[in-house]
Amino acid sequence: MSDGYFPPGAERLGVSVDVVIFSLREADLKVLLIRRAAPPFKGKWAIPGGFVHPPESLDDAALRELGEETGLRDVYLEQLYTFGAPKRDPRGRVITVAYFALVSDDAPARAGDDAAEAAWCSVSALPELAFDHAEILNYALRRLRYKLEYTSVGFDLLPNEFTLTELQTAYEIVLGEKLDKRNFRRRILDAGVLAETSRQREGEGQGRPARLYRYKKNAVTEIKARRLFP
Amino acid sequence: MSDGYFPPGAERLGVSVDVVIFSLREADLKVLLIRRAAPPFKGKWAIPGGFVHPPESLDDAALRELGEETGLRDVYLEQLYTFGAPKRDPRGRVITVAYFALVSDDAPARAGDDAAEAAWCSVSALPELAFDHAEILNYALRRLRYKLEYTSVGFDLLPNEFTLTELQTAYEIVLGEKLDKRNFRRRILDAGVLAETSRQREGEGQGRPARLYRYKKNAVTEIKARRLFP
DNA sequence: CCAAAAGTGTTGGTTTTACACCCATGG
DNA sequence: CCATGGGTGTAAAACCAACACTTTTGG
Repeated sequence: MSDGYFPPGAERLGVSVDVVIFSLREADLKVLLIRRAAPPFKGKWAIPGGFVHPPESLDDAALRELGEETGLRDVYLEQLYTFGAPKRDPRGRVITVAYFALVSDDAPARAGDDAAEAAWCSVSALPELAFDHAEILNYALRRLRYKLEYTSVGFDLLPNEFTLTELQTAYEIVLGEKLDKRNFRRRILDAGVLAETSRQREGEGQGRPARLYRYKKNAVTEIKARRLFP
Repeated sequence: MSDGYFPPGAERLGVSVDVVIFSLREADLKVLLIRRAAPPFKGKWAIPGGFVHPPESLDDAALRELGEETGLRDVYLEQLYTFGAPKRDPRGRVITVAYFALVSDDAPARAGDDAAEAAWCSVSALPELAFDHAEILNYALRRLRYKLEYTSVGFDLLPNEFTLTELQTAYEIVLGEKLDKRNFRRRILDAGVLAETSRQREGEGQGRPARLYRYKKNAVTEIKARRLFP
């Protein structure tokens, strides 16, 4: 650190990133939690996270944490909010920059260094959490639901190719309400963000096979934000 | 700091807050800038901000900075985003939590400690800025415009009592487009967030005097976010 | 041929936009 | 009495919500 001018009164603080990782599994919205292997809050469940290393950006730190817990890199990741109450960490002054990530259900969960255990927990049955992580998680959930209505972030919860019914189910799980099939399809198709493939979902039990779609990345997402699912 | 467990690898970083303070003045959207009195970027214009003191929360630090520059406390203040590129501050590793504030045009601007000068600058004619402050300001402006369309944040740019034309003009300045008078009035009145006072704007030159309104604070702002001004 | 899931249009109600004239006051 | 800004309604278009049957496949 080249801090020739660093003001003497400017104390440095601990800075961590915490990543709320959402995924749809077993027809439920789940979040990846770890059981803390070290104090403070040893044995308690927590959102995965860790301290920012000096040479890396905040986004890089979040990506690193995400990689350590899931092995994934190419997922939706967005900065959420920075939490900085003075007593939020009993070790001293630590602020945390919270992120949220969306991964599809083929992502594994592996325990990182300071975790004894990692598990996907349903957001509707969360254990007691360390630090202010309950607040962070709540905030992330609100933001996810909000974004789902206005943007096309929903695709990031699904694998590359998916059927319209799978997409609708994803929306229904996250929003916690049933949607009308015909209106849903009209809307999503009219929005022009899906490309239809020539392939179909095969070998999925009974019924007529469904066409597979892909999300068009190029789709302009920031036109003049119109609500996608009112 | 009671850091019995503080991990040795966890280096601490400089943490600052920067507050983008918007105000409507001279029929233009302005932002409060200070001219830096000390290195780095001495003599360059910058967004007001400073280091977070260990015992204060981030919000408190932002309020403190706001108070130092404007003497105000009771204004709209919202956390924006945290910027943390490794080289954003030449002194070393400093991340900054950016806030944005809205003040009405009776707010003064006074130079704080580390400012040689403070001035309200039109967002359409900004000088070159220190650090990554141009990026921060851009981000704040996008967020302000966005919020104005969806929420009732616009009232915070006006004094306590205002006429509908003043409110409409505020929206037009920030959004940078003309709005239809009848549709504007219908929308804002139907939204039920205004209380009409029995008073009128007096002594304002010519024409019929306009009724004064107040913003109803209690108004539920988070119903099911419907766009206020499409 | 039966069960299961995919796929597909229409209508009525609501919301949004575009648009032009009369009113109250001060000089 | 005129100039200035305040205040008001309506009609056409776009959008949204509700709703049920036919198609394709596997067993």
